[in-house]
Parts: sequence; structure tokens; C-alpha cells
Amino acid sequence: MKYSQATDYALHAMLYLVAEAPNKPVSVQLLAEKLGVSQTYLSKMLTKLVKAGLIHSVSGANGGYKLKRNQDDISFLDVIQAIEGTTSLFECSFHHDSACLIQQVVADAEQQMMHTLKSKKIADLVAHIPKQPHERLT
Amino acid sequence: MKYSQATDYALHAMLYLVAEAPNKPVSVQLLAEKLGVSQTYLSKMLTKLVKAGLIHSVSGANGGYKLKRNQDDISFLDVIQAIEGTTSLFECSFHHDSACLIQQVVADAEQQMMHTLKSKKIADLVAHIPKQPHERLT
DNA sequence: ACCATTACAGACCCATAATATCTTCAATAG
DNA sequence: CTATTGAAGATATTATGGGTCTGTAATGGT
Repeated sequence: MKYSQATDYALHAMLYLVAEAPNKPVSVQLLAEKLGVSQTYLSKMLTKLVKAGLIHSVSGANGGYKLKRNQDDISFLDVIQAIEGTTSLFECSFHHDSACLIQQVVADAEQQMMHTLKSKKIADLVAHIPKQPHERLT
Repeated sequence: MKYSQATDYALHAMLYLVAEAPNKPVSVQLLAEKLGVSQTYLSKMLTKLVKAGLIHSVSGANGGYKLKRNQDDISFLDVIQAIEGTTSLFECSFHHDSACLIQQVVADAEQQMMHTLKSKKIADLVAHIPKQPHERLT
């Protein structure tokens, strides 16, 4: 049970966008190059981030991806849920007459993790990064 | 990203063992019947629980599975890790020169969930269950 | 008006893991 | 000795993840 690698890509791509925060959009090609992954696959993740409303896409020449205005409010949870979905970690498959106690316990624990991931913003990491070489961001 | 159904089976099986806590071992057949799942598949989960040291098996006629002496100290985390393994939820696949900041954040959040799951014992649920019909335990 | 660039959508492929069954073997109570 | 029961391994089936390829639509530059 692990988060998919796609989430890894998405988080790092978002960190790049937040850290570099250029006005002009960043193309998939450039992002894929910086991260060292394939363009086509990364583009799927970015499309998911667009649909989740975290970033904004510009088609056509000189197009690419930009952050939305909420900039500093994008949390880890936002990105993770955009890729992994929002279904809960554990779902009881048995037929109970009342709610499953086991599920309640696990769901409660998951809630705590989600709370942490929600309070932690991508932008929080930027401060810790020396503003020079791009390689450190990948 | 979800816990496997196998974890669901294992947790419910453990709850049954803890709640009914009989001195004589419980056979896979009975457990599978109570849970409404196949014997053969459930038996694999039970074997994992044995290897994790949570329960004890008795071969031969009138055999089955018993709890180990630690009875009340079996946590949700114990069971989940016995089935899912102990690899961490998130592992950065990129090449950083120093530790990945993203990974640190997610790992920290995961730790909080694990802490909750570790403090919560299977036996904690038993008190809430009326001591009569077995069906409520499934 | 045309063309190069770019995001987007869908079909498709492959490897791995999850779910589940069957068969065989080993242990053991009676 | 025999019926019962857990352990282990082989196999089959499906789902999911990871990834490519192709075509389409949008758009800026010339």
C-alpha cells in the first residue's frame, strides 16, 4: 500500500511551479526535462491538477501551466487527492447491522494524517530552498 | 490508494478472536463461516498473522488459531503491518543531493497516523460490543 | 491565412499486485 | 491408523499502475 509514483511526480512538479513561480506558463516539455520523466506521462498528472483547480493551463504556442491565484494555499493534501482521489484508505466490506467499529478507528487515524497534509502547504518548502540552482528543486 | 481487502479480513478475524477469546483454538473453517469469506484465502491472512507473532496456530485435529499471551496489546497497526508490510506510504523516486523535503512532510504525516493506529488496540472495541450475538462481530 | 507549438483525450500495451482456488504435505488428537 | 486441520506452493483471474502513441483542438507568430 503506497501512494502511486504519479503522486510523486505531481508533488515535485507543483514544487517547481511554486518555487519558480514565473508569470509565463511552463511547458510540459520543460517540466519533464527538469524532473527527468517522460512528457506524455507527466502531462496526465498535470491535467489532473488542472481539473482539480490547482493550476491553470494555456494552450497553443508559448503555452503551458501556471499556478492559480490561490498560490500559497495549495496544500499537500490538495495535490495528493488530485492524483489519488478522495476515497478513504479503508472501507469495510462486511455486512454490519450498524456502522463498522473497525472502519471508524482507521478512518479516524486517516483523518489525522489528512489534517496534517492539509495544513502543510507546498509553499512552505520554498523558503528552505536556496534560490539558485534549479537542480535542487527536482 | 487503499488498504487491501486482505487487511479488512485480518482485522475482522482478529476482532473475533479477541472478542470471543476462547481457550480452545478456532479453526479457519469457523472463522471463514462467521466472516462469510473463503477458507483458503482467509487462511493465508491468518498465516501472516502467525508469522507476525500476533496469533498462534495449532495443527492437527481440533486445531486452529489462538491469541498469543499479549492479548490486550495487539494494536491496529500490528495487524495492518502484518498484512500490508512496513514500507512507508511515500518514497521519493528522484535523485536529490540532500534528503527530499516532500518525503519528509508526507512521512511525518504518516507517522501521526501510525501513532494513532498503534495506540488503538483491537481489544478496545470489545467493550463496546454487547456480549451476545456473534453476528455483530463480523 | 498558415504553420509551428502546445495542451488534451483516448486507445492501447505491459508488468505487477490483489484476489481466489486447488493440490499436496505435515502435524496431531482420538 | 485415520480423520482433522494448518502450511506451503502452483496456478488462474482480474484490477491497477506505469507508460507509450496517435490524433485533435487551441493559439501565438509570421
